[in-house]
Amino acid sequence: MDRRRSIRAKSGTNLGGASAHNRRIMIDALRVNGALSRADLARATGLTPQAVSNIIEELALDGLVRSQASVRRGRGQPATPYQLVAEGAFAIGLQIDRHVTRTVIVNLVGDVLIQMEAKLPPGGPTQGVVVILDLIRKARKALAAQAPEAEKRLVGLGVAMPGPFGINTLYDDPWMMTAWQNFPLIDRIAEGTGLEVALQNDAAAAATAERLLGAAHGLDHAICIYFGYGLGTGLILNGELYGGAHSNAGEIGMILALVPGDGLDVEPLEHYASMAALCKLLNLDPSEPELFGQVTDALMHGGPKLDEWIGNVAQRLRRTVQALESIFDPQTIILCGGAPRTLIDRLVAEIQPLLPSIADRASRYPEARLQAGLADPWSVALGAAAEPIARTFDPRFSAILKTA
Amino acid sequence: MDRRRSIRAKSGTNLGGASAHNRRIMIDALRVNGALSRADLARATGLTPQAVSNIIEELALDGLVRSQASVRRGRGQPATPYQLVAEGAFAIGLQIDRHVTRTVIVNLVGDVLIQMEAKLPPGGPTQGVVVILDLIRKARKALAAQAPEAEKRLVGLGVAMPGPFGINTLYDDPWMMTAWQNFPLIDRIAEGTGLEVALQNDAAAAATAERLLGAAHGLDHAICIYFGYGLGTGLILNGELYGGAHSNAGEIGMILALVPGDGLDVEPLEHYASMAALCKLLNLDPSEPELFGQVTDALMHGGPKLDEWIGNVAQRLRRTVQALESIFDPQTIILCGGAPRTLIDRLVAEIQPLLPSIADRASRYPEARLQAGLADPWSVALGAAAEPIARTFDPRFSAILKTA
DNA sequence: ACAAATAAGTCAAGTGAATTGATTTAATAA
DNA sequence: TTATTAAATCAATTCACTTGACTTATTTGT
Repeated sequence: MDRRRSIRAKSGTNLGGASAHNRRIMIDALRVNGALSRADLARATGLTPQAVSNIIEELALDGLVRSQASVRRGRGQPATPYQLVAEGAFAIGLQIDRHVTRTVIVNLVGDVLIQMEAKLPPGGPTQGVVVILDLIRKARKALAAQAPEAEKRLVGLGVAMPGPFGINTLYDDPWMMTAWQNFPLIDRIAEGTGLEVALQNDAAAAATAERLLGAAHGLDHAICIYFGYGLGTGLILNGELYGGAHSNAGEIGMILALVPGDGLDVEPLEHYASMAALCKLLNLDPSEPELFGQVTDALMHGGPKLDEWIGNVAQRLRRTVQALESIFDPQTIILCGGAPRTLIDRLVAEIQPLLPSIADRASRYPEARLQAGLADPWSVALGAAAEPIARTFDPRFSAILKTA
Repeated sequence: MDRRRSIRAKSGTNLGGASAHNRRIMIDALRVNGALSRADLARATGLTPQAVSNIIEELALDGLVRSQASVRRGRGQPATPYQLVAEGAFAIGLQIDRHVTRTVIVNLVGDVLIQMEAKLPPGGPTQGVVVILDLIRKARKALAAQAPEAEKRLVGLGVAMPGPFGINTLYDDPWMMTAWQNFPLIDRIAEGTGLEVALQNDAAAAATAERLLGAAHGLDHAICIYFGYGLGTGLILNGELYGGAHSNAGEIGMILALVPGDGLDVEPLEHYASMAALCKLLNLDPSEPELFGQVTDALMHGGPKLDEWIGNVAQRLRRTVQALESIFDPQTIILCGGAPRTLIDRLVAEIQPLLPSIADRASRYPEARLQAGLADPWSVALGAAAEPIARTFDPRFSAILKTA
């Protein structure tokens, strides 16, 4: 028996922590609002103009912000707005999907500089990691050719892959990537690249992408339904991605829903509502590179089987949207995915009219209750890349932490 | 057109903010872990022993912590543990229900000192506020008689009432308290009492109570299903109560669920699963003071109608629990409520066995997936009282805020 | 054209909570 | 009896933010 209990407590903070927090606040404010003057920042953050001035000066020295031409805004001295420097930081995103892996390198403002993909060999993670590390090496080489300074400013590597993590297989499911999920992937990639590596599930990554440069930009409460090979959600709560106790929050594909008309039988939602289900229905090969085009073709062509499926999925998602609104009271819900734009748009249209819910308020904010988000095979990799940037520059991650 | 856009940014922080944060960290650590020595606190918070020493000294001076007898723990100088002083702070909780209002006064550690209720006149809020203010006045008088120092240490008043707030009535519902929800209640109570007043819905208050001294004590990720007159949830995410964009998060009673066997008809969950539904079924008067006893009697007695209802509700809640687990990945789910203990326990039992979900992991944490929480007509008022204490002493509320 | 008003931004000194490093106190272990 | 370990304090230092006075640049009003 050990005398010393393990003590649960949050971290204290100090001057350095406060300072780091304030720097991140500034960067976040510039990201959300575009260019702002020092005076603007002082008003918005509640800090004194002097403090803001010092911080901005330092950020400029670090190459993270840059002044624009001064603008006259009525009386008084003209303001000098500052904007983020796109080349101030870079990050790598890596998506590991069932059959392919994609990598993306973005800069501080989310521009995609490099974009590469590779087929994953069927041998599982042991062989897969070799392919992955090779792909990352190539991407970094391409980056170096394009922006020689960038390598020094790489802040990390984000990995996104299908969840859930650390779970006993619930139902026998060829889509789940059990071997990958039990492999020490992060350590191996960190070793192989020398970068800080973090892992999240694909829906969370898609939500991060929406927040950085999609429909959730600047929103603090948004739910992103990720319609891809599986079905999940990325939860943006209080301006932060919520992961739950074990980083598996948002796995709505695993919700057991009643099968209509079939008594009390239940089935996981993603058995209907997912690209995997659609591929099965249309007899398409999910590893086919031209999959998106094939699906789009099928949608144009139509057909009773497809129409029935869409109606079925839309009806289920309609109730899902209503449930998510009731549970989260968000500003908006975004349907995005690793699925063709045509399909996402069709689904958003078919889900209408939405069911009544608490989101149906008179003083409705500008955002629609449900909107389409990014629909692109690259959006997960993009979101994965956004994660290290968020970690490095997002105030939420640091407010409570000491800076050693 | 106004030139100056409204700028969205988080607040900066300064020395005072860091200091306030650290004070709250200490109090929070003592609340969760019981008595701790300064050295323990230093290790747990990451602050230096010196910093902790100073903070604890100040807290002791403020009458918020008190030293215990020193304890020998092996080699080295014996440690002096510090504990929270129960009389260090007081708060008032107020529950406004359909037919009654209840008030409770608690101290810093959540002991109930005063407990009073009054019937609400049917005339709506205009007359109701008079009753409420009178009830609070009486409660404060009783407190003054019992603890003369307490009045000076009142940190605020929390109000809990059924939500949702600011919504157009969705379905015609005699249980909704529209008149109350559109009344400037907080302002009137703040005026009448001279205290800081905050409003939350009853499920959120129940969750706060669970966190302060119930099954969610010390947990950072827990979902409290509140089974009362209506049905709702209090969401404890990252150790903090989550309210959503408009403080209406958690309204699961409004989720439209399929009516089994009836094609695609949907109905709000709380039309089945709530005390209101049960009262309707058993022809009981919900305003009856002896309601809990009556329900308990009925449960003992049994009967096919009641058994069917319980089975029905349990089956729905079973799926609800599975859905909440999939969505939130919490440490535990707690079924609590403004309902008799007998009913809550019966439901928890009937909901078993739980459906498979991501919470069904091999390395299951000590908490059960589903457990019974507080079941007591006073728990909402208690939670309402806990809110001002949390606001005043919980680190989360202040980490980001300046202290003027 | 000139003063007054307004706003952005800087300078220089002051503040205060935490850190650093040395020291004291009190127990167990050898 | 001495060494070791741990809790807690003392005194000096640090550093990011605040304070208050000041400079600069523009518009407004006469």
